[in-house]
Amino acid sequence: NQSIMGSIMSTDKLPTRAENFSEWYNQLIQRAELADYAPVRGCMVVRPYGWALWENIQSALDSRFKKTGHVNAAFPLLIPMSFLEKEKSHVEGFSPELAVVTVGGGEKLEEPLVVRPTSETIIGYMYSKWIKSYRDLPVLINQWGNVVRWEMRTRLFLRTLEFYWQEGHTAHATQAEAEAETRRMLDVYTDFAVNEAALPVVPGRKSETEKFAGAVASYSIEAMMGDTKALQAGTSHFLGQNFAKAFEIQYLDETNQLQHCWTTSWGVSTRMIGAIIMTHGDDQGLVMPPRLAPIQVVIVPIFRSDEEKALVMPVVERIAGELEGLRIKVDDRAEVTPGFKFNDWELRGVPLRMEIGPKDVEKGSVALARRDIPGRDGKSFVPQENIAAQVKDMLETIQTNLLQKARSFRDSHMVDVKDYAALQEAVANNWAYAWWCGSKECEAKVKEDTKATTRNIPLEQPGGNGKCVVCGAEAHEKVYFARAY
RNA sequence: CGGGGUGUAGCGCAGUUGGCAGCGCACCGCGUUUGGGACGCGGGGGUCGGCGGUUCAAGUCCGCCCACCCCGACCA
Repeated sequence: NQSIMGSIMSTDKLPTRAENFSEWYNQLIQRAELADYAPVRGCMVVRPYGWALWENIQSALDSRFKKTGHVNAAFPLLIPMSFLEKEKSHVEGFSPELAVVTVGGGEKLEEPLVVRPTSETIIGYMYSKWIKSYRDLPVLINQWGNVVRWEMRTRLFLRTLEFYWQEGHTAHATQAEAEAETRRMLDVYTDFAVNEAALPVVPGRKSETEKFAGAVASYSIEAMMGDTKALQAGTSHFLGQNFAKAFEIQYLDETNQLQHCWTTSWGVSTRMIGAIIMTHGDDQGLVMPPRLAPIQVVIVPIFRSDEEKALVMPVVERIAGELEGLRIKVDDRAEVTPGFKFNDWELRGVPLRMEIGPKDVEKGSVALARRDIPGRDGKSFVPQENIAAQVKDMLETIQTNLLQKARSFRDSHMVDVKDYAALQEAVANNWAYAWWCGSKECEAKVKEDTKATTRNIPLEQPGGNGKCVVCGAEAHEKVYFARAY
């Protein structure tokens, strides 16, 4: 209800994560100016600070895509309705959540157009025109864009009617090559999540019930949020020949035989921003990982008079100049006090704050406050000499520390469960790691009893066999069960 | 779609028995402030969700509609 919202623009403290995690999340996004609600239900406006974060995510991913041989292209937003119907499980999976255009230019359309919920179909159609020979393969295309899915319950960044993402679509001559591509991109996502976003994700294979509509196999990276719930932060799908057959994506091989291609698709969305917020954020607000932070260092000048200002500002400007190459901001607002600025930039998650005042000018020092260590412990005074190197080192330290903190939080909330009672107890506040026979029935029972679903079957397996935690049957894989967003 | 709730200034809310539309924050101006969320004085801002009804008079009473939020089933 609305009374719980509190006064969003005021200087009131955020609700704590322990009090109300979901309210903490919603208010934080708005107060930090990452995003705002649009006039249409379930739609969001990504504000400049949020978009700057997304741009940094995009460039870190995009360079990895380019390094692995992919190129970017753009496919249309509108897709003929009939395209969705060509792949049976695909249409079954997506039809309840389609936005459909039935009128154009004042005329009822001959065939309704759907606003893309994902682009396998339109891209499959185009690939069938472009691919004729084994010499045309592989096709490795990515697109950055937006899609629309008419979700029933929405949350900023995690699940909105429209969201931004990238979707890679590749076509290959052989099954092995397509499977390798699927796994390669999962590795790319894992590398990005761990090394850029400081998210210690678990890469693994989705269960049959959790996999993508139309895929032969789906893989995901799963992240643990600050309330221990799981968030699927990226997916990579092996589509087999399902879409190639539906869209007749065929090529002639070296022996002049007509063959269907093997295709993949993979995506990461603005949901990643939700993962960063809920993994690193604390009761003071956001904590941005330095490598992705829109602002890495904020400099707050401090002075009480025009004389002090004249003393301080030249030093601020000189040091700002020395930090060239880093993403910095000098907060020279005259209308708010330094104390207000400290809280403001902590709310916005800037990893490092530098204070420069008359005492620093006198002593040749600056004050540095680390966002990842709240309070006095995170504050230090360092000499102005060689400031750029010191700042860079500290940003690296913060990046490493965030990953470590997230990893130890995650590890302390993973429980190896041996029996069903232990599983039921564990999933209230943890991820349960257990042997699973792989049956839909056992998965469904856990979901019904506990609301926890299988997250994924981690690529890293202990080996050997065990007994299914639900039914006791022979099991040869371990899986994570968890409540998820 | 089922269950529950809320609509009054940008945000959060009050508005009594039907009788001048208010408060806090935010915003604008001036001044004093500024090393952990400053203060004083002055100001601007309203289709009370919409339509209809009752009444001398409706934010308030009645009817219908709409929107949004929360809880479930679906999902990157």
